[in-house]
Amino acid sequence: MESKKTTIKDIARMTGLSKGTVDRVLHNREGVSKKSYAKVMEVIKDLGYEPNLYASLLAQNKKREIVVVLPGCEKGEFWELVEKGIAKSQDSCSSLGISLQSVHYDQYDIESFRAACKKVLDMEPAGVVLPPMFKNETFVFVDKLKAKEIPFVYIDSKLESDSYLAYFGMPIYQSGYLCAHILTDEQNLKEAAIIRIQRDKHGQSDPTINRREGFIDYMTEHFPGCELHNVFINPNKPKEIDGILEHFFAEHPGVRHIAMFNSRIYLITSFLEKHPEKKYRVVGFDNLAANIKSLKNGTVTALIAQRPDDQAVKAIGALSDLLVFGREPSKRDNFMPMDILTRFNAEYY
Amino acid sequence: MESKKTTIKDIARMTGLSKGTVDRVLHNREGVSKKSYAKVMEVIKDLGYEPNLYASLLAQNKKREIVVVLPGCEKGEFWELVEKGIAKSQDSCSSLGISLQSVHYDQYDIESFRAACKKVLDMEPAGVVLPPMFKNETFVFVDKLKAKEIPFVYIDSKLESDSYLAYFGMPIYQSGYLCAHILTDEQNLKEAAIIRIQRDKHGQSDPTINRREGFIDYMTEHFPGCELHNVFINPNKPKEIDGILEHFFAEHPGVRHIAMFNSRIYLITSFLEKHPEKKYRVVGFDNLAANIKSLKNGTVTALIAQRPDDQAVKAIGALSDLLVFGREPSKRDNFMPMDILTRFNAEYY
DNA sequence: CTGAAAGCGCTAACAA
DNA sequence: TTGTTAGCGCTTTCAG
Repeated sequence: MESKKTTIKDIARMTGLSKGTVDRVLHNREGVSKKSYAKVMEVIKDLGYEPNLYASLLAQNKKREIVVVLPGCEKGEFWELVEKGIAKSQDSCSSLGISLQSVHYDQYDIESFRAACKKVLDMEPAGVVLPPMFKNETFVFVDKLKAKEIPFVYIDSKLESDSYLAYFGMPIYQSGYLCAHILTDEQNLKEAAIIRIQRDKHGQSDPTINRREGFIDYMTEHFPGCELHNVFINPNKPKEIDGILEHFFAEHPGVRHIAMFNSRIYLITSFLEKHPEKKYRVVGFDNLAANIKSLKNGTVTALIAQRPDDQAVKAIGALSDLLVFGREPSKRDNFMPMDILTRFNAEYY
Repeated sequence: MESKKTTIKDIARMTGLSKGTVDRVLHNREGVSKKSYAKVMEVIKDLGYEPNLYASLLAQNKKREIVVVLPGCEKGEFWELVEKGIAKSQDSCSSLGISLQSVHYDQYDIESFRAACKKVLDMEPAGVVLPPMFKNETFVFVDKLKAKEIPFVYIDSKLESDSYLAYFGMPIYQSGYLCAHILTDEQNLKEAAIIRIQRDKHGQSDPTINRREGFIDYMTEHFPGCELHNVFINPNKPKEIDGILEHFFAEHPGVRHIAMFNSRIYLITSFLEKHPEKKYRVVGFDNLAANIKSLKNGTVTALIAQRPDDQAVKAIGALSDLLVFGREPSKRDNFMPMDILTRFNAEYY
């Protein structure tokens, strides 16, 4: 039968000091005699005092702001899943006196990213969450954050440096490795196709490079004889895609295995649906609504998903832990599970 | 630029009423004139008032208790994973003024379960979480809970009735279906083995029955010609297991596919490891440490896991939502994702 | 039906 | 170096 929790009042009474002094030692504030300090510490040990966080928050009555810097996106695109995580975090944040803001930019326009960074710096937030889309610009940005002592957390992928507070994302290389494992299902393959996005990139970092490496390494290790074809499509010219694929697969009738390393496997499902008899084995990434649809109707064999919403939730959580409790994350690099979705388990995610 | 949050004080001022009255309408307490009620409601709408939960909790200064009734277990067994979820919930609960208790019983001893139930009832908890291990006894127990108006949440599996607050668990039938899908990988099969536990059950409900149904249905729908062998082993006589399996597989050399519907696939890995050349395809359930080990070394092909820790976390969350916020769960039956673990993604779970 | 006032546990500004 | 005091936003008596 544990009686009521002990409070600073109890400690004050027990030590013969005042609440004020107890508070001072609790927070390691200066201006406390060694004697008083020791006395308070002892009683704390004895009674097993635990502060009432919310009374503390109430009394502090502080407002802070965390901002998430993200590519803006259309409905159904990858970043929308991250937005969901932000939405989920609103509640717990606001009860901790933290407000959550998103700042968006155009992922294909580096200038818009620069503008977004400037805006964020002007907001003087207490913490920042971001995926490092433009490598060099991100370095510039986080250096400024560091100078202002604003902690930041990477999601989705990370840039090596010692200044980030934490990272939450998929183990990217391994996700490519896993992709190959699922695609081949340990059956020996002679050929496989990798569908790639043809994009002009203006200094963007491309996380799918790592993933592709993982994939290729798996193939080289397990099926060294397997020939990997790269097929390029352009998402901005959707009407051309089917033609490109028809052409490729006509020329390579032996190819029955298809992988794609970004979230846009939905771009090729129109083609796939025209050739059900081919029974292509198709593995893609990320649980976008359009991808899930094709998974369920059997066009896509499997998707590897990475819980982008959880990434956001945890990134924000790491920051609020730091801001409110002063608690550093226990791990800097936090790899999310890679969920394997098939038509028979997709609907439960 | 949003100014500070609006508080009941603001509302009191705006309506010309007192904080007390505002509080009364906020909580639908009786004794408020229609006029005052309407006035307050209007201002609330206008200003978009949101209560400060923690100020409220602070003022209420109430203590409540949630108890989880679970089979006690050895290290490495299934229920230990649930315990982890309970541990995870401790923090958030205690900050909401809720204390969490576990009460254990012997899952093979119905008397111990009865005793546990009695103990729980004597504790007069504010809420209860439990897996329905003994069907009839559970009905008896939850009836008593209902009589005392103590809300309860099922985890792991559920019993049909209208009195449970919520259920968090795997979609059990579908997990069997999924298991068959993974086991066959859409390759036509002639034979497969189902390894089953031979147990004297004393009124225990067996959730694997449903799972087996799902499995069998998948097989009947997709590979009607496939012969399914049942092989029984006894976990209490581990030394016999290898012999039984040797015998069975000697007699059925065509069987290369093995499924098991409970969490104890680790029981057969000793046998499997003796026959790596057979390349058995083996699918089991649950991310026990021993199972994961065999997954990683390639003995087991895949595991289907159900996040038992999350089940506990969410069950407890549903209860605290009710107790603290008065919020009913948005869904009663909550199916957890079925995670497909392979040797290449297991370590990230 | 309503208002006033005390207090939840903690913080912070001001005195001493 | 320490104590006192006035809140933070809300609940809960107790009067009226």
